[in-house]
Order: sequence, then structure tokens, then C-alpha cells
Amino acid sequence: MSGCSEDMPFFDEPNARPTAPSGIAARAMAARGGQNSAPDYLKGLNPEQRLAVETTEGPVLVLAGAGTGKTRVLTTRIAHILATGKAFPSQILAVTFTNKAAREMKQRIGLLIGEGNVEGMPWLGTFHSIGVKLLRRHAELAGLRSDFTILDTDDVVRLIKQLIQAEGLDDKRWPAKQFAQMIDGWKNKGQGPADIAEGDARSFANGKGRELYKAYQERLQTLNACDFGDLLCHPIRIFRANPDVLKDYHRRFKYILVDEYQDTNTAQYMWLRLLAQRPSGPQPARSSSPGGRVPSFSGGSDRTEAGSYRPTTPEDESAVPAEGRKPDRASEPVRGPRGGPAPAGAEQPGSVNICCVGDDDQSIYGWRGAEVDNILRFDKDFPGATIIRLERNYRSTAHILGAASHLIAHNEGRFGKTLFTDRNDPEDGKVNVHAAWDSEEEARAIGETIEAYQRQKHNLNDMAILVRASFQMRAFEDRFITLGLNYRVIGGPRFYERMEIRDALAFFRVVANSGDDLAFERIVNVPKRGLGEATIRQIHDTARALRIPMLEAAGNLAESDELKPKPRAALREVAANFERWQKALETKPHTELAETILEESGYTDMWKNDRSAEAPGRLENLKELIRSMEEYESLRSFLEHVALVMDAEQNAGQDAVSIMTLHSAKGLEFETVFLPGWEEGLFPHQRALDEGGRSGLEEERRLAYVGLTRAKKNLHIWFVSNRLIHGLWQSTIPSRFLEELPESHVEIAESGNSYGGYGNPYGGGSFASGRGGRQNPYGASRFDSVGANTEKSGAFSNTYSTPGWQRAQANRTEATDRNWGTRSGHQVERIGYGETDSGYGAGRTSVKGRTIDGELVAKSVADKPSPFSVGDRVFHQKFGNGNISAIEGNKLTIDFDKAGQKRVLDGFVAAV
DNA sequence: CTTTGCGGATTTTTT
DNA sequence: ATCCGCAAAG
Repeated sequence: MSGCSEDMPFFDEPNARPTAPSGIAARAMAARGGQNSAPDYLKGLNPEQRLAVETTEGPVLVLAGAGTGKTRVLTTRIAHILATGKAFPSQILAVTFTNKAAREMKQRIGLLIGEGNVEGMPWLGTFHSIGVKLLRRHAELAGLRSDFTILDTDDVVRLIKQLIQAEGLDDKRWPAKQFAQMIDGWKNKGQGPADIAEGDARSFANGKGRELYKAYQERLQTLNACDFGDLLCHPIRIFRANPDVLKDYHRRFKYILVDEYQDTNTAQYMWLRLLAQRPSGPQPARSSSPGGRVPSFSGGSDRTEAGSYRPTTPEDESAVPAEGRKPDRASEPVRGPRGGPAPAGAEQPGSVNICCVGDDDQSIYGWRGAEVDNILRFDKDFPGATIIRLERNYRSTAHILGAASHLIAHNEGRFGKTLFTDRNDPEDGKVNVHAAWDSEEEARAIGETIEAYQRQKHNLNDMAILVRASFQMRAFEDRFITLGLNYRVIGGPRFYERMEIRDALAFFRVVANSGDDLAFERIVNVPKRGLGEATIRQIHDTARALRIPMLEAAGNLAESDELKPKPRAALREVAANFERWQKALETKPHTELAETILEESGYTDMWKNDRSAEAPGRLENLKELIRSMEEYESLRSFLEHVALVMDAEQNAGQDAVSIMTLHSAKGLEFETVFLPGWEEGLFPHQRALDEGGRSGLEEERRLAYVGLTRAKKNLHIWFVSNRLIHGLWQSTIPSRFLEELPESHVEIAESGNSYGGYGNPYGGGSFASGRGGRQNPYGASRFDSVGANTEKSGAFSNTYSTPGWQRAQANRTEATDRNWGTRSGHQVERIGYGETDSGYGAGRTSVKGRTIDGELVAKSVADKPSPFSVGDRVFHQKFGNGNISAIEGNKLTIDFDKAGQKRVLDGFVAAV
């Protein structure tokens, strides 16, 4: 968050191209047997991969399908560039989207080239972390000091709220959160207040959108702060306005690599374009392409500074590139290996050694600004680009690949790739499609399948459940708790988002940077000190009037007599505390200081005195926070890290099933994958359909594709006929994506009997043909309307007329009748609800009554008196041992030894 | 200042 | 249904 001093000199090395092999290069060359035998790191690459690695010069697009060795290519390519002495580590710019990807890349390059040498890659990182680095260097060019603070979403929303109120607007009618998202959207497109569309500007706050945006930017500037979007937009602006600065980077970055290119948004694209341009020579990446109409971030659309682009013409606005404007230089890139180092393309004027790796079929972040078009028009942006397809898949069985390929082929507007594999094991099973009555049964059945796999010696670690929306996770968590099956939820609320962590960080931020008013406001009255709205307003006003930080203003006020005695004493203490801690910053080790701060501020005591169930977990988190600080040299460098890298590894050691959303599964793989919830309205999601239209549907389909391609060997897809949505039971129909799977690779599982795999209760034939004409006696389901409107191709409508499917149908009807009674008066009560927050693992845990074969189990239990009494010692599968402190019916309040106080159903604990 | 009660929202997520 | 945030009352 606050100032981290970069001690590495900016240009730490001569900019000259290395002439002699560096240590790494020497080693790699030594490893190379003779002129014709490849160095070790190239061994084992297939021809396409090798081409992607060795085509170092000129623009290259690597279309890497799922499981085709994308990361391997990227890392080997870097290793190759280094080993052949084409560039110093510091001359390679390698960008990723997530810290995880960056970490992984660093690590894998380290394996290829030796740990120590990776340290020299200062420009390998996320777009944002590199953005921070650039911005710290040139902060003054953006009107900031180099110790600027990075605000996270929470800070931004609070700040915007203040602005909205300051404008005298109703913050109820104009939610700050919504405006924050709008600003984020604008920044994703690289648009400053001057650039936004009139309609956008008008649509918020009675037409004050633009003013509000402007006010927001001004406020950030006075706070010496910026938001995530600024980390990209400021550098873009700096580059545009300062050609000399940009030129330095042009000289510096001989090679640019971009991971997950299909996920880049417009701002990231602009940023890359600026860095990839080589003004000294022909500029293939210029206005001859759609990319030429790079939107301007600030100022009018006809500025030409930095030679970045020309005035846009109407033609430029069309998505069609002006043909016949091929680059003057030979567009034929250096292809293929020549044994020795390729010509020093890095020095050819005008050459752009940019390599983007991505997969248009895995673009699933359109909703947050990613532009698939960026990857689709790569060859227009960079004429003469080499496009390399990686289609050989090393991950999945032929059935899984067949299913995935067939599904994704329903999308238009793609490069078109077909994954293939040499693998041909007759043992490989087809993709299984299962039907269940409702989400609970779905969870139960998947739980049983998992246990069956477990009995066959499969590790839980190799299995994952990938859901479309996070609310689906609950059913699985519930079920797994009762089964005692270990699971881990990935991607829940992140560590840094937890209240206690944010509070603690706010204390640290003020200590590190007393001008951090947002942080100060957050904790000035934490723990409660009797400083209410009135006092805070007064501090605020004083600070604004005198143009000083709020902390300082608070100190002044405490010494004046403008306040009543109580708040005055409180403020005096706060000011004294911070003064003391700031002094200690110089002398005390930062972890010790952090502990002191939390102690002396009364923050830890606050949680110790809190009797709620979450309190112990929160204290645990605070301890973990301090522990994690040890890895950093100073409080400042820690805060910098936290601002950008906000994840924490969760219980990785244990064997556990992973539960996560499809989005967070991208990039991962599992032996066995379960894909529940393939129903219209949920997947494809209704909102994606409503808001995104056809392209929304295509993105959903890509998401399905991502899901399918996560599986290595076993893939189970599920759909249910009834789902609880917003507290209402809705009958649902199977996802259209099921119809889009090829019959030859799919098997309809007849899982029915043991736990009842019943699908569509309304008869109407198979889920492939049962669209339309079906009636729902219980009122209109919003999903029905979707299905009814779907006149989509019947290309696969006969897919499921197999004997197996028909038998499943027969089962289904029978079962339907049996279950019907229960369903109508649905009473799956939520009987107990306990929450655990301890650690980073499973965030939520809940227990509820359940129906088994139509009987409401929990209900029958509820009528009997509880077999336990207060004081009994009991055991719970998840929470361990504890003592009962209260009983209400069959709900027990238990003080667990480890997990703290929880409320659970008596059915889930046993007497010890 | 703290507590209670009402209204609104409830896809996906990184930095 | 239920969680969350905010505003008015205690």
C-alpha cells in the first residue's frame, strides 16, 4: 500500500546487447553437445512447441489449447532467450495476470536455468505489479509521489461514497459500489474522465458521472493514492506524454512475453502496444489496423504525441484493417531453428519481439473487460506475425477431448483449433452425464461417487467439483461434512478481505504513511473509543481546511479545546499512539512493531473479549498475518506486497476434494472432475444470456469448455430437475450444452437406483427433446421460458435416444411420482447454521436437515427431545471435541476446543 | 454511541 | 431464505 523503495538502479545494466554469453548462457551452451544437437531444455518439446520456443524474433502468437504445454513453452522460451545470450534477464518483459501465474513461471524458469538466475528477472510479473514498478519510478509524471498508496476496492468504494455525499446526492439512489464498477470499467478501457462516452457520463448521478469521475481522480491525487486501474492507466499516460521515457523502455525490453493474452483488456492492450512499438523503424503495429484506433486515455482523440497513433479516421474506426498496407520490412519472421543463435532481431529497427500466448476458446473474463478481440486480431495488429497452434493435448482422454472439441465448435468467431491426443486406452471411460432430482441428491450422489473412487485408491486431491456459481458449493459442503469427507473451497473470500486483516493493515498503513486518510478513518474508532460521526467530521474538516493529513489534524484537535473532554482524550491517545509507533518504525523489527500496535491499540483485546464464534478464528488470522510478515524486510515492503498479492495458500497438505467455481479452475487439472448444475438458467447462466446475448452464451460455452478440459481421466456432468433459487424451488431443464456433446463420447449414467438419479419429472421425453410444450404445474419457472425460447438447432436432438437413456427415463418417471409429495410442500428447513472462519480453509460450514428418499429426516428428529444435556462432552466430525453449552430442541450450542463456539444439529455430534 | 429493524440484492474475480 | 449494509431509534 505504501511506499516501497526500489533500490535497484533503474538501468542497472548497460543497454547494449550482451556480446559474450553470460554465465547462464555459457552453461546452456556447454550443455549443448554439438552444433546440431539441441540443448537440454529443448529436449522433449514437440515440433510446434519447439517452434514456439525458437521463433524468438518478430511477433509471435501461440495459440495454446488446454493442456498443450503452454506454460512449458513460455518458460522454455525465456530460458532459450537467456541461454543463447539474446538478452539479459532484465531485458525481458514477461507479464501474467495473476500472481500465482507469475510465481509459477519464476519457479519453472528457475528449474530450467538455475534458481539464482531468475532473481535477475525484475520485469516478470503481473500487469499490475509491473505497473506499480513503472509508476514508482515516474510517479511525478503522473502527479504522484513515489510513495503513493494503492487503494483496494473497499477503500475506493468508501472514497466514492464520500464524494457522492459531498455532491449532495442520495447515496442510496446512486450506490458508490456501482459507480466504482463504472470507473473500473472505464479504466479497463483506458478512458479518463475526458474520454468516457456521453451516455455513460449521463447515466449516473443525474448526469454528473463525468464530474464525479474527475473529482475522484483529483481526490486520489491529493491523497497521493491510486486504484488498481491507475496502475495501468498512469503508465499509459506517462508513456504517451513522455516519448523519452517510453524510448528508454523500448531500448530496455528486447523481448516481450504475454501470458493468457485472450484475457487482456483494452488498457492492457494499449500498454502493450506502447511498449511493443519501435518508432525507429517501420511500425507494423500502427494505425493500419484496428489496433490503430487505440482509444486515448486522456485528452482528445487526435493527439499525436509519442508518435503513438495518428488522428483517427472513420475508416480506422471500422474493425476492418486497411488492406494492402503491409509492413515494409520482410514480413517473414525468422522461423525455425538454425542450430546457432538466430540473428539479433532485437536490434533490427522496427522489429517487435513480442510473443503472446493464449487460447481464444478459454476467454471467460469478458464480463470484467477482457477483449477476446485482442487475440483474434493479433495478426492484424502485428502483420507478419507467426501464428503457432499447440493442439497436441497431454492431459485428457480422447473421450474428454472429443466432447470438449465438439462443444466448443458451436462457437463462432474463433481461430479454430482441434485438440488431439495419441492416447488411446480402451479402458478410458466416456464422459458421464447424470441426472438427479435436486441439488441435495446431486451432492449426495457425487459424494458417493467420490467415496467409490476413494475405495479404488484415488486421492481426494485428484478430484474436483467445479460449479458455475458459488452458492452451489453449499450443498457439497453440507454433504461432505456429514460424510466426513475432506474438502477445500478454493477462491472464497480472500485472506486480505477479512475484516480483522483489513483493520490491522489499516493501522500499519497509517504508521507507514501518516497521510493515508482512508486507513486512518477506518481505524480511528477501532476498537470503539467513543469517536462518533461528529468528531470524525470535525477531524475531516480541519484536515481539509489546513490541507494536512487527518492524523495530524486529530493531533491538533486534541490539543485545542474544540472538543468535548471525552473525544478529546481519546484522540489524544490515538495521536500519541501513532507518534510512538512511527518512531518505533525506525528501531523495532517490523513484526515486533506490528504485534505491539495490535496490542497497544487494544485491537487484539477487542477480539479476545468478543464472545462470538468468529472471534477465535479472527485472532488466529491476525497471528498468521504477523507470521507472514516475517518474510519481508520492512513494513513498507510488506504493505506493498499485500496491496498486490493478496492470496494465502490454504491447507495444501491434506488430501481433500477441491470445490471451486469454473472460473477459478482455469489453468488447473484433475484426474477426476465433477461438473454439477448443468441446467438452463444456471449454466448457461440466465444473466449472461440476458446481458450478453449471443456473445454471452458463447462465453458460457467457453466456460463449459474450460470445465470439460480440466479433467484428465474421469468426467461426470450432472443436472438436476429442481433447484432452490433465491429461496424458491424452481423446476429446471437440462442445459443446452448437454445437447452439444457428441453422442460417441458420452454415456448417460444409469446411476438411478441406489440413491435415485431421477431427472426431469415432467416426462416430456429426453432432456434433448423435451424442450417446449412442457408445463410446470407450480407456476412459471424463469428457466422454462429460456428453454421454450430455445429453438436452437436440433442437430443433436437424437443424441440421447440410446437404450441406456431410455431406461433412465423410465426410472425417472417412477421416481418422480414417488418424490412428488415431498417436493411440493418442500420443507427442507434450515435447522442449524454454524459458521467457522478459522484458518484459511473452508470458509463456510453449515448443517441442515435433509431428506432421504422423500422422508424428512431432520424433522422426525426435531420432535424428540435431544439426547444430550448441557455440559456433555461431544465429538463433531469437522470441529472435533467440545462441550455443550446450550440446547434448544435439537440445536446444540457447543464450545469446541479448537473451533470455538458453534451451533450444530445434535444428529451430527456423538457423545464422547 | 450502540442497538434494532428495514430494504435490497443474491454469476463469474484479479489486481 | 438469508445475509449485508445502512438509517433511525434507544
